[in-house]
Amino acid sequence: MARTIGSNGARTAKAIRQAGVQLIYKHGYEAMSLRQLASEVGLQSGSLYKYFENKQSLLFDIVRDHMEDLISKAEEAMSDVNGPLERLKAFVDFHLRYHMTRKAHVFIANMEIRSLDEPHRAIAIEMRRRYEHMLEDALRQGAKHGVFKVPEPKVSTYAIISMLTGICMWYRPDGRLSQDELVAIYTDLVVDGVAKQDAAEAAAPVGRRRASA
Amino acid sequence: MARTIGSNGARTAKAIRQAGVQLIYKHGYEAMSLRQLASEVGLQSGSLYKYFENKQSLLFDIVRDHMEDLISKAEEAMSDVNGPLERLKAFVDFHLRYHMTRKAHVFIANMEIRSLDEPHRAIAIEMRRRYEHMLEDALRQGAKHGVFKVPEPKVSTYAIISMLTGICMWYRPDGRLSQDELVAIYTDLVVDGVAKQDAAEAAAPVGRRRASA
DNA sequence: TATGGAAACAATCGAACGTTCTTTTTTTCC
DNA sequence: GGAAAAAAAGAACGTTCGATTGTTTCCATA
Repeated sequence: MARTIGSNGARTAKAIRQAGVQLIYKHGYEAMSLRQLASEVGLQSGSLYKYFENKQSLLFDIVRDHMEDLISKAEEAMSDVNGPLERLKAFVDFHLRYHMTRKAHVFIANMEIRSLDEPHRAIAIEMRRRYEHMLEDALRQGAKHGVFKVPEPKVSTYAIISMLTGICMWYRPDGRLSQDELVAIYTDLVVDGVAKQDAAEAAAPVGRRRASA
Repeated sequence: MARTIGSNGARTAKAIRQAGVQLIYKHGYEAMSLRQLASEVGLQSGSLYKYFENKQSLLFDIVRDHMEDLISKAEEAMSDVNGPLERLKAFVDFHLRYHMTRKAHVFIANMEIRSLDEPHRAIAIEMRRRYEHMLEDALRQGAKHGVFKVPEPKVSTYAIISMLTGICMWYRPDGRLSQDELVAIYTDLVVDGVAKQDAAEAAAPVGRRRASA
């Protein structure tokens, strides 16, 4: 046997990518074997090399494509939003929803950076830094305008992003709470955490959604 | 050659454990080879089996011992603290400092649970659940007494713990900010995020440390 | 000072790893 | 319909893996 009936390069490439993401998400990059990946898409392991240079570049392709998608979609989501508080809320909203729907990709991009060889690792870290700066800039702007109380924008940035990203560790689409409800809860947590309390409410009323239950 | 001069079982066991933690932290459990570990402590790989049953049980021993240590130290840190707000602050303080000083252990316990076979994984998850409940209980108490605004204590618990744990991704002991400064920043973020704003200040004044810089 | 146990070496196992290469089959296109 | 290109099979490679076993050396102690 050799070429399979109905085989198609583009379709196989997509299947490999998807299966690769799922396997790395489940078992980790190092723990995923190419034989495992091959059998998942119905190939022999050697045949995978039609589709990537080596295992390492498969990982990097996944990470790079994801980071580019993340950044461009975030820029799009915030492009028309003005004012630090609104930009902060837009970031929280976008980040949460993106992470709820792309758990596997996000997990890989965050956890498998250490499995990247140089210079791939440096490139991925730089992309992450660019993304983080979108939140950090909003915090700095808010502090400058006296709306936020953030003595250390860098620390707050890391803290907030960690908090939001953590949702992908437990969120399930069929869970009790809807995406909208979760976004509301997290937004309250973040906004109240950084807003200057005497001024925030007056400056731009933050909906105190759902006081209980 | 066979037994080395000055060799001592207890000392070797400790060295294996420490090197194991560092190697798993750096490269991940699956990526760490026993030959690597053995050479780190100056042994042949076969000799390691005097000190553990197999690679899997080495990981579980590390995770279990760490979780037991985490829980007992947390209980100790909060044993004399009364009132939801004070208990929340005590938890934040403890969790941050513990994670700043035990980065490797914490990282392993969080990230390598998926590398544990059953029933080890279930045991580790149950221990983590017990720990999380310490924070969740404080939040529920505060909500019941009208001090906190937490519509979903479970969600807030996950959110806060994610935020706090994230510090081990970037904290360096020789960094610009001291442990005390970082604890103060995070405490402000968390407390302001969950406190019922009109009541919190009056009920128990939260130090608004360092308004800027 | 002889002896039993502790500590580590050294050699080896079969399996699995990432990767390369050649061959075979299917599809596409002129 | 025949040739070129695409897609995949399949065999083999040198390594490395976790694990096992038998042996040698050191040390405490009686």
